Amino acid sequence: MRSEPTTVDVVEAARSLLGRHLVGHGVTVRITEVEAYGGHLDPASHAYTRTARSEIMYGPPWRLYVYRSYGIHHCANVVTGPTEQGAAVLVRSGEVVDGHARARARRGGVPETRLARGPGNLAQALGISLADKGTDLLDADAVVRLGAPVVEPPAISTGPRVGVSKAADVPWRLWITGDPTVSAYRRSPRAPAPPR
DNA sequence: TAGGCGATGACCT
DNA sequence: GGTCATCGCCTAC
Repeated sequence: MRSEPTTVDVVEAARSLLGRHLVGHGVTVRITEVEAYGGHLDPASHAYTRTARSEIMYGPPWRLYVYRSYGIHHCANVVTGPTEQGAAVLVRSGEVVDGHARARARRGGVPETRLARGPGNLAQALGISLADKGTDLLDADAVVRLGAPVVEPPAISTGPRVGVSKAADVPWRLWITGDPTVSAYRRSPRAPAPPR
């Protein structure tokens, strides 16, 4: 299928991130939920229009793209490449596996399953801010980095993406089946009504 | 330079 | 289940 090479790549990358560890400022999470964004071909992606903010998504893969949403929350994305396509994967949720005390201190004593549930909360638990934008996630010395690739892929479910107002019906949200840390699906209030 | 909007989350009813 | 807080970024003028 030559029409959508980017989409296949980024979804495959998203799949490979599930179950993988992500380390941020002394806290380690196991990624349980992600969303794929197809770059300049995807109207829901920040990289759909190429600007100074999204420029980093057009760069080399495995870099961290951080943006602020609603003026409050930070969201962490993994640029998956290939270069010049602007594809990235939003890390939505994770299970804290190390650094609980630090994560809890940042999150303020919420229940265990909510420590890194939702993209804003995950970034907060990991201490990720705009200052971390551009970090090379494969650099073993970086304060934010990815763990080793997953050897045995977990059971994965897919569905429509959360909170996006465009292309909301593309099933590019992926999560580990049955994981309690996966956030609830909520459609964007701005998204058009779903097709029947 | 100003106005509008967003890949959210917490709290209230 | 619904509403609101809050600010950086993009777009239009």
